[in-house]
Amino acid sequence: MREEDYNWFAKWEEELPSPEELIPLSQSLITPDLAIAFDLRSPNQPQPQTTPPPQQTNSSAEFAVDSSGDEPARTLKRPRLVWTPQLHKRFVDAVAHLGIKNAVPKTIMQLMSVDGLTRENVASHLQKYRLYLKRMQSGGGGGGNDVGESDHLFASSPVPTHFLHPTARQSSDHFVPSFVPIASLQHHQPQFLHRQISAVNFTSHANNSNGKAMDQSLFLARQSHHQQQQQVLTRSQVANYADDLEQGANTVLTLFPTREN
DNA sequence: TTAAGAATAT
DNA sequence: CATATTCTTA
Repeated sequence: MREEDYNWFAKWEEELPSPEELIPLSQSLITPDLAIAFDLRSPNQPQPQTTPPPQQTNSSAEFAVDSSGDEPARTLKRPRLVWTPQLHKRFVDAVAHLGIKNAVPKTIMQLMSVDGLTRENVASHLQKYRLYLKRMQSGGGGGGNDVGESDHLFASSPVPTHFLHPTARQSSDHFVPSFVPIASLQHHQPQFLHRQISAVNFTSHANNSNGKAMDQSLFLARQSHHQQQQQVLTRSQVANYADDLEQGANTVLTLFPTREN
């Protein structure tokens, strides 16, 4: 077998998690608070391979019990957000149903209703996504152009057709407010009810100190398996937003591009 | 080394 | 808000 053969195969293998692993969105989403808890190293947690303890980046100092009280530090440095295929899908859905017109970072963020997600997160992602779309219509039409070399993430979620051509069609407001962007309601919401799903996904991927880093996609694919250890700690709280996700948030996310005009 | 995400600048 | 550039980090 040639090297190329191995290459694409390896990529294939790493790229596509089985549908079973792809579906349970709830499992790959950890709340910041929970992750914080992990960072604080609970005494009873084996945490096999996916634990990169405390680096210098976000030391526990920042997360240390904020004496300010209940406000979970909104101005704190959040860990680098990882755009999982699931999150990206939510993003795409939001944009698709907002229409290009209303698809601005702020509204997208609100519609996604992902706790912990900032406008900057969305803006940055949107910027790259637009570049990706531009790439698609440029190189995609010419024929055998495999644009899927880099943009693994974007390729993971199908691009709604109307993203590609400037057919000013759904520009008018046909967006359906059949749901309420709960994110916009979480002003003075203390502790309950305001958590949709949490996006902060700590990429503590196994990193061999010698420079061999495990592929992130692989990590994502296998993450659900590692959850087991974490669940002992997070089960109750996971249930909180998992329930929210599968029932409440699901309706929020029910919006789908099934609308072909 | 590459690439994703964030920061920053225009 | 969009986009371009640069920086950091996984």
